[in-house]
Amino acid sequence: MKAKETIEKNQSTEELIKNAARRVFTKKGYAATRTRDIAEESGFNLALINYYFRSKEKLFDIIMLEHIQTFVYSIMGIVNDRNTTLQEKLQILISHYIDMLIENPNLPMFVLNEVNADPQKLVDKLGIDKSIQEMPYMLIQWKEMAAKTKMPAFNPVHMLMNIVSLTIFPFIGSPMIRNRTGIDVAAFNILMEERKKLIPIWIKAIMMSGHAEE
Amino acid sequence: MKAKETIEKNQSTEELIKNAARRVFTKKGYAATRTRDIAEESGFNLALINYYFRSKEKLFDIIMLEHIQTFVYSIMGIVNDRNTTLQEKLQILISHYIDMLIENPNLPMFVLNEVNADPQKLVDKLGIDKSIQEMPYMLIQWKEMAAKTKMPAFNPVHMLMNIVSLTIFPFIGSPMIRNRTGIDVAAFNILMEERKKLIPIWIKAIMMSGHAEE
DNA sequence: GTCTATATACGGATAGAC
DNA sequence: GTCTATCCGTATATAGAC
Repeated sequence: MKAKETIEKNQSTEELIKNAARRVFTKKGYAATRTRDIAEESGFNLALINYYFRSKEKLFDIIMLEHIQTFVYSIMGIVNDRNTTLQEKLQILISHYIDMLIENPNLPMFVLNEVNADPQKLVDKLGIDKSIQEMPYMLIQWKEMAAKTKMPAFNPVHMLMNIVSLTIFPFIGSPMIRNRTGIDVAAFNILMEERKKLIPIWIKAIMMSGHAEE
Repeated sequence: MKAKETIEKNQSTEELIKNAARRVFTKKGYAATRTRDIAEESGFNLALINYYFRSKEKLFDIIMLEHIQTFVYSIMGIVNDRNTTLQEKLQILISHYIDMLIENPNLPMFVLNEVNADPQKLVDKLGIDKSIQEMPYMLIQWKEMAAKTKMPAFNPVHMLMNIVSLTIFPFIGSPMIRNRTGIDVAAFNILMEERKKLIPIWIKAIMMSGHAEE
């Protein structure tokens, strides 16, 4: 897709260290990462990390915040788009996430891990809160649709869980899935590409299944 | 059978330390756990941990192995049962997992994390391999069913991912879900109880959706 | 800005008293 | 078996040379 090795070219030392930190933190998590790992990965000396970022934790918080933004804010535009239907949003959203996850397969594990470690930090330290409070347009469309089709309207939380589960979990389980099934990363990614088309169909099927149940 | 009266009652020091270690490791993971945390949680001194278990890592491996067994081997009987239909297996399996996960909500994150950290360890050190190699009876039933109904037979890997995703992911995402939706653990668990009935219905709907797609 | 050398703290493990 | 005291490697962070 992208010619991505023009990148490491004219970057400042600060950028290079941050990029190294991103790679190491994202892969190993906060506790298992040593500042020495980051130094080595960046090609610079250990002392530079503190020179630019004061401490391991401050550097981590920067990476963490960026990841949360990638994870959460990147979809705000999609779910609030007035010009797409619900089904279109679903397709775009899932496709967007799967692309992003193929690029950054360790991201979900990282984010969930650190949220797990300290759920309050999200709110306190990183200021994730205000802009996600109002109801996204997507949910409004959903409720309209449920009312119109006299669908038994599952708890929206269930549906949200279903979409997120089907999209993200395979990446979280990837090492185990590959370990057990023997498929490699390339084959795994092909499966994920397939899911871009399949998940929206499945979600629709799940929504319709309420009828049978009633 | 015996009730659970002997909980923290007549257990040996070794047991008590192991139980404390299980709680701490499962919650925080290997790297973020200090042997001092385990000592404190157990009520005993730090030195006792090494007296009984030689090292942090050896203790960890014991906990890890137990968890893997809970996670994997506990379902062997279910998926290989000759006397239940595919749909029954699905219901039993999902219900079994959700019960287990309500009891041990941190377990999936823990297992996936450590597998992620070192996928090879599963095979090398813990000897997880032989008994999971032959095709489970459940998969045979599945293929028969797919052939009989002329269903377009998704890649079984997709269906496995779907079942596992819908069942396990909500627990992995629980802290974030609760943080964003504001529901508490009790309300969350009620949702999970609902999913015992819903997921098998949804899976069936997903399998049927192949027809529409063709 | 970037390095080497070092101070300081922390965590795993052990010695030895009881 | 269980404790206190301590050792020692490792990791973060800083001082100071260049």
